[in-house]
Amino acid sequence: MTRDTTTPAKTGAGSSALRLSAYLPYRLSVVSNKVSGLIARAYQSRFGLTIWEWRVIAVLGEGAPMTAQGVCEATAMDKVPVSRAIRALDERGLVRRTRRSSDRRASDVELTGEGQRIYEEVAPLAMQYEASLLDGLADAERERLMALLDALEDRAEAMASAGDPETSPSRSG
Amino acid sequence: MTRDTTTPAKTGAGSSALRLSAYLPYRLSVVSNKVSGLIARAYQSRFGLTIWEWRVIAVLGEGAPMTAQGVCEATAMDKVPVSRAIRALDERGLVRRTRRSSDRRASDVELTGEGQRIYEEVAPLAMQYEASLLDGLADAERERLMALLDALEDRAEAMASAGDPETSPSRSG
DNA sequence: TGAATTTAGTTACAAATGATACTATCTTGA
DNA sequence: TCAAGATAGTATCATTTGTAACTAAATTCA
Repeated sequence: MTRDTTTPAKTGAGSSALRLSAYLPYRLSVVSNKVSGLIARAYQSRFGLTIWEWRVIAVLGEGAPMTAQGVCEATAMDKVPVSRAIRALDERGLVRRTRRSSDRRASDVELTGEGQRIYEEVAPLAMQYEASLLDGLADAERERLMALLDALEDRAEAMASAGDPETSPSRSG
Repeated sequence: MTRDTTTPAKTGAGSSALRLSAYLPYRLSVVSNKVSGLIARAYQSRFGLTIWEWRVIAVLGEGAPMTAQGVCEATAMDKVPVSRAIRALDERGLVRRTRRSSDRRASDVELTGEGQRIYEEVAPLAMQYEASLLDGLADAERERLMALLDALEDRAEAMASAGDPETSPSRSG
């Protein structure tokens, strides 16, 4: 293990030297890849589902039919992977598409009985994976983690629309 | 914004229904992708560097020459992307490879003067991005976040080698 | 010694992904 | 009512990425 996120490089005012092993975007990427890989392998080997197919099932599992557009919003996925996932699920008979009469460009997508069955099997498994990952953390810490992730996402979105990062970000002068 | 990570679905003993918007692996993936995308665009547009090339530069920037194998370990990257990144950097004249006399399969890789110059320009920028992302968080929270990421990585690795998640993970029976 | 195995790094090929363009349908406004 | 956009969803193509096979060099051990 060559990870060292605790040793301060020169903890003082402002950040100091760059060490990849303690660099947040890098750490986030590595951890996310490991977790995603773990989950992806589980879904793939047991149900033949990709992460994207699984996400679509997860939102449809709540019950209400939804257009592809709705799925995009609920999953933060682009419309292309959503389209591909829905088609694959349709071909496997896990979802059903019904063209809307009011707007014939759009279709309502919903789980079939078989899709529902898979959802009911895979959802608890997903929860178990999450529980195992969070094992040892108090509820408060879990919430703290989620809040931190939310904050990071918000900052990233703000920075994406703003352009370059500020040298003195908190000073609003 | 269709994100809801705070509303408890049924906070009690054990986890309850699955909501994608509060599902840790999903959140981790979304946040990581947004952060990575932000950084990737910055490096690509300013320096024409991919994330992988940038990571290689980051570890070589510490000064000591390193084999590709060493870079793999330091960056948690697979040897194939490392090989590709080093070749691209070599072609751009940002790194230099010298075949080892002791083991002629391996080469020591180090930054050229030009590579060093880019490192010195891009490293502070990287730190600024991180600082902006963490803006508003106290030092203690930053450390807490890093520690949580470490813990998640450890659990994910443990689970990957162990196989399926346990139903009652903390009971060691 | 030298055959069998391991390791460093690269190459080649297949699968996944993303950007763009496209079709069909709907909406708007003259 | 019809031309000019806008939108839902799909298809196409180029790039990226991952897996596996490969080459060359080193190591092991009979």
